[in-house]
Parts: sequence; structure tokens; C-alpha cells
Amino acid sequence: MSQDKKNQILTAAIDVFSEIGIENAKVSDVVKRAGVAQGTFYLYYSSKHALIPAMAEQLLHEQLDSLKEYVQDDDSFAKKIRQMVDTIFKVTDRYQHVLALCYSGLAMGSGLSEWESIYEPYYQWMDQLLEHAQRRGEVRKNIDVRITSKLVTGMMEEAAEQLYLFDENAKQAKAYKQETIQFIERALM
Amino acid sequence: MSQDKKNQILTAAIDVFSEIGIENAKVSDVVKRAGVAQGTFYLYYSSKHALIPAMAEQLLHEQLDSLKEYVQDDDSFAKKIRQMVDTIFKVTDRYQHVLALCYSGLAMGSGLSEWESIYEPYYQWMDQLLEHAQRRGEVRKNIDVRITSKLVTGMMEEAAEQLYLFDENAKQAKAYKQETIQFIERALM
Amino acid sequence: MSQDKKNQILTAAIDVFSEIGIENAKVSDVVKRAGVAQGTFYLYYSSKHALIPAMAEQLLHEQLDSLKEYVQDDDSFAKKIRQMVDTIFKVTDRYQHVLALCYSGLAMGSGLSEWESIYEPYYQWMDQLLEHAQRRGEVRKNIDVRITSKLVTGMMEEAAEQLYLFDENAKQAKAYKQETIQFIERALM
Amino acid sequence: MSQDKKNQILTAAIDVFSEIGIENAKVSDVVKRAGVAQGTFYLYYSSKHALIPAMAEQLLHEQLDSLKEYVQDDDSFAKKIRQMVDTIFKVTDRYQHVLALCYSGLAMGSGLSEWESIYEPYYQWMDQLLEHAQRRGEVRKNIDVRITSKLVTGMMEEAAEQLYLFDENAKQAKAYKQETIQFIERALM
DNA sequence: CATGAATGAGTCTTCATTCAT
DNA sequence: TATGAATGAAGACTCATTCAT
Repeated sequence: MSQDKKNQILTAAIDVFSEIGIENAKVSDVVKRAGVAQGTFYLYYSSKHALIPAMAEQLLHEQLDSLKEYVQDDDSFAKKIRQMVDTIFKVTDRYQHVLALCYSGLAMGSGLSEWESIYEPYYQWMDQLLEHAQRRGEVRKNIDVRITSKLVTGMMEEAAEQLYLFDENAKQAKAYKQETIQFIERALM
Repeated sequence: MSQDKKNQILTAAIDVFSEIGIENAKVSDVVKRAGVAQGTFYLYYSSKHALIPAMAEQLLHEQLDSLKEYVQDDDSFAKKIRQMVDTIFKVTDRYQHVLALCYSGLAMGSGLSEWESIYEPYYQWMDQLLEHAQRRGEVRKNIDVRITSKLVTGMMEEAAEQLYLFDENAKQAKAYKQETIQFIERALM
Repeated sequence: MSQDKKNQILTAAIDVFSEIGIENAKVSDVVKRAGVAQGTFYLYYSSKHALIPAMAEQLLHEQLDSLKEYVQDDDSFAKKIRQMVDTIFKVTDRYQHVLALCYSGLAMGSGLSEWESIYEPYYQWMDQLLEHAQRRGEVRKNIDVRITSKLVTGMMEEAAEQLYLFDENAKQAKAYKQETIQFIERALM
Repeated sequence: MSQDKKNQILTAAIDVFSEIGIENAKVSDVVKRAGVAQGTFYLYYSSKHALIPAMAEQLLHEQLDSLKEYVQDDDSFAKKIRQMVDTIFKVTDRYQHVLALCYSGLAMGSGLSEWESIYEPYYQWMDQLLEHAQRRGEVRKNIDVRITSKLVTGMMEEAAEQLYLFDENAKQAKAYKQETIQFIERALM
């Protein structure tokens, strides 16, 4: 029940921040959307700032869930890449502002170690994916898995941001995805 | 002479924002660093917000200059990639915060079209590089040059940010660069 | 049993207020110290403000008890003064903040008449002391007993506060007390 | 000119605090009265709290000026005492709330050493007065001048506060003063 | 052009108090 | 009685911006 309120606030914050950006969003906007009182906010988050890592965790968690759902274990690596790109482009479209925050680490001030631990499960999943593909002979052996995980994820996210921030979304989307997929495939397979 | 003040302010802004982040930096910090009066700021910039594109332009311009300097026309594409990665990692190390802003487009509010025009020369240089390499047979023909320009730049920048924000800089730097270079080479050559 | 809680709260309040001052002390600090719930406070005190007279009453009551204990009926007036000064200095040392409140009437807002009645037994005891001494020829007759009661008490308290707030306690204490005692003796005997 | 604003604020603060008490007074009340903007306040005082020592200094300064004016060098000690009591009762009547704050040291938080230096000139003047009277044979020699200064001042202030806070002012004033004067005279002469 | 004191709208945060359980 | 999560009014403080000099 009390977790309810905390989640209402988090969800509201993600929505509000996504819509109007983080600097423009007031705590009062968040609580209004969440349907709780101003003071209730501070029962669960020590400050407006404290929301940032919480939001990141929530969104990355959701994104990872999506990935786990759409990327099937027995798919080929090529198909997995395609699914991942699709998923990441979709999520990015929805949460541009907030994700930009997460990706760029702009929210610094909360210790970076906190960010590390938030991203960790994400990268771990990616590591396993790559290692699995390596074992199946779908991915070259001479790569640093850890770093490559980050490069690949970073590239997908960057591509999506580029697309949704600057280009006319609808038309270019297909080309962007296609190019991103091929780029990664060539680099790894 | 009056351009002097304008540049003092811009330089000071880049320094201050790099050091303490953009949300924490006050106009008063910037003018103090620049050694001008509070009011002088508004003689050259219509608002605090107006600094963002100006900073981006300045930094991207500098970065492009560096690239043009270090990346020699007659080098092999492989060497060019290495030089680019080196350069971008160096610049990113210095201007993390501000670049994060530029890269992620978080600074929105100024029309996006403005951003497009700021990035344009950057991407054009990249386009030429790729096309030149294609002509020399160093890069595959079946890529969309425009999009690939963005993917490659984005990837280099992302990798650098990952490195300097999260990992222990010194040790990992070499591995990160190496992996990034190879990733791109494989994807393109 | 229920009086237990009420007293726990009052005691906790005196402790907390003594330690961190009245403006800094939150109701939540008091209840935490008292080991009761936030709401319980309002079962026994109508508001935070209502604590002030209650605390005053409690402390003045304690102080009066101490005085009655240490100041023996058949002592000489001179000895009584000495005992009083000792006692008041001791209590003041312990409850500086709260007593300052009581003495200075800063806590106004609760009707002053309430304060009058709180102080009343205190002054009455003092009146009797003076009258008794007058009858024994130890104190001059040409004084207004009522007013002198207040002057004497006020002076002792003031002296103690001066000492414990501003001077290096340990060293000066003896001199302060001595001077205060003689001052009063000369004025009255 | 800029000192003007600072003084406007200080004066306004003393007035407002005197009228409605310190806890009830908002910074916004003070600036309204002073006729300056909210932000201007913070140009001169770092916080609402920072006003307290400033007010104390101002008031004690004024009070000392009054004392110096009304207490003539060549008056007898007895007359000086009378003038002092008159003056202190008058000032106390006007600035009860604020003085209570000063006297009781409740404003702590600012280092006590600051308070010491504020009171210092006050006590020094008193010291000289006593020493002068000693030399003229009007005050006994066997007193600690420093401590007695504080006792005497403290007593006068206490008496005035007692009067104006608790008793029906008009009627009792004369008796209070009279009694205070005699008390001190007997103790010292 | 340059200054910097003054402005005041805007927001975060606190905390006494309430009330459903 | 007792609880403590929830409330929301209230206020301190910040800082981008202006303007008289």
C-alpha cells in the first residue's frame, strides 16, 4: 500500500518528465499527476534530484524486460539484433527526455557507483547474449565482451536518439534501423 | 574588441559548465569567471539558455578543427579511424558535461533546426571522409553514407562518455579505444 | 498509565528543547525521544505551542522543590540565599534553553495570565521567605516584598544565565555566585 | 546609498519583530515594511537568522547612546542609577520582544563570541561608571567590577521585563522602578 | 558599451496537524 | 487509546533578468 504511493510518484514523474523535460517539471507537477500531496513526495524521495536514479532504474528495468520478452533464446543472433534494435527504438521514442538523462549520465551528483549498479543487470544480460552467440559460432571470438556490450547498447541508443530528436521520424526510421543492424552485424559476425 | 568580451563569456561558460554541470552553474558564476559584470552578459547573449547552442557550436567547431588537423587526407582509412577515436576521446575527457548536453540534445528549447545546422559541417566532413574511402575501395559501397556518418560519430562519442563517466579512466582507456576502432573497422571495411 | 505517556512526552520535550533549542526542535523529535507515535502527542497536548507552559510549570515546580529541599526553614537568611543561588545556578546550567524561554516570557501567545499562575507558587514561597526573615529581623522592613521577590529571583536567574551562556563556566562560577550573594545580602539585610 | 537599504531592512526588522514577535515575522513582512524587494534582503543578510545579532547590536548601541545622553558624568551615583533605570525601562517598553531575544541569548546559533563582542562596549561603559563612583567614594570598593556590571545591568533589564510582560504597566511602573533603584543602591553604596 | 545593485516571480522543502485504521 | 502515513499551507531562499548610472 505504501509502495503504491511511491510507485505512483515514480510513474507520474516519468510521464511528466517525458512530456515537458526535467528542468521544466516542478515537484508540484509530479505530485498533481500522481494524485498525492506535496509532502507525500518527500516521504519517499529526499529531493527532486533523488528521482533521477530511481527513474533510470525503473526505465532500464522495463527496457530489459522488453528485451527479454522479445529476444528469444533460440533465435539466431541476427534476429536477436533486429529485435533489440526494434525494442530500443520503441522505448526511446516514448521516453526520449528521461532516457537522454539516463544515457548521458547528466544526472550526476548521485554517486556514479549508483549508476553502475543500475546499469549492471542490463550489461550482464548483454554479456550473456554475446557469449552465447560466440559459443554458437555466430559472433567472432576476438572481442572484449564487456566493452562490446556497452558499445552495442550505446550505439543502438544513440541511433535511436539521433533519429527521434533530429530526423523526420516516420520516413527515416526504417533506414536508420536497417543501417544500425547491418553495422552491428558486420562488426560482430 | 567587443568580440573579446563575448568570447571571454563563452569560454568562461564552457569552463564553468564543464566543472560543475549545467544545472548548478549560475550566470553569476560565468560572469565572475569571465571577469565581466552581470549586465554585460545580456549584451551578448539574450539569456542563459542562449549559451547552449553557442557552446555546442564552439566545441564542435574546435573538435572538427582537431579532427581536420590530425586526420590526414592521404592516410589510410584505418589510420583515420584511429586518429578520430583518439581525438574524440581527448576532447570528451575535457568537456564531458557540456558535450553530453550537445550530444543528447537535452538542451532543447532552442529549435532543433538550429542544432541541425550546428552539426551539419561536422557530418559533412564525415560524409566526405566516407565517400573518399569508398572511392579508394577502403569502405564498402552498400552503406547509407549520411546515416553511417552519424552512427560512427555517435559510437565514438558514446564510447568515450562511457569510459570517462563510469570506468577507471586510465586503465581501461586503451582497451576501450582499441575495441571501438576494431568494431568500426569491421563494420565498414 | 495514560499519565505515563503524557509525562514521557513532557520529559522528552524538555530534554530535546534543552539540547537543540526550541526553534529547531520538531514535534517529531520529541515523539521519537518519547518513544510514542506522532499522533499520540496530540492526545495529550493540543499543539506544539501548548508544551511551553507545561514545560515551564514542570521545571519551575522542580526548581521550587529543590529550593524547598535545600533551603531549611531554620537556616539564617544569609545561608538561605547561598543555598538558593547554588540551586538556581545548578538548574540553570542544565536547562538553559528552556528556562530562557520561561524567564523571558518569549513564549507568549499563550495568555500571560497562564504564566502568572505558573509563577505564582514560586513567588509565594519567596514572599514567605522574605517575610519570615523580616520578622526575624534579618531583612529590612522598608521593602515591597512582592516586587523584591521578583527582583531577587530574577537576579539569580540572570546571573546564572550570564555565566553559563557567555563566560567560561568552570572558572568564573565561584566568583559569580559569591558576587551575586553579596549583592543581594547588602541590598536586603 | 547601499548602506541605506541595509539600514532600512534592519530598522524594518526591529519594528516588525517588536510588533508581532520573531517567529511570526516573515522575511516578506520585513521587506514589505522596508520597501525593498525580497531578493534585496539576501543581498545584505544571509538569512532571516542573521538578523538577530545585527538587531541586537543596533538596539544595544541605541540603548547605550541613550544612557550616555541621560547619565551625566558629574551626577551623583544615586542619580545616575535613577537615570539608568528610567532609560532602560523606557527602551524595554518599546522593544520587549526583540530585547528579550538579545537578553536571553536565545538566538544562539551564531557563535557566542559574536554576542560577547556586541555586549562588550555596554559593559565597558558600566565598568567605568562603577570605577568612577568607587573613586569618588560613592560605591564600596570590595566588589568585582566586571561581574557587578553584569549583575546590575541584568537586574535592571529583568525588572523592566517583569514589569512590562506581566504586571499592569501603568500602576506598578513607579513602584518597580523605585524598588529596583533602592535595591541596587543598598547593594552598592 | 559596461556596470552591478535591485528586483520578484518561481519552487523546493519543512513540519505541525489530522484521521483512517 | 494508540498509531504513523498522509496532508498541504506556509515561507525561506535562489537566480535570471533589468535598468539607472
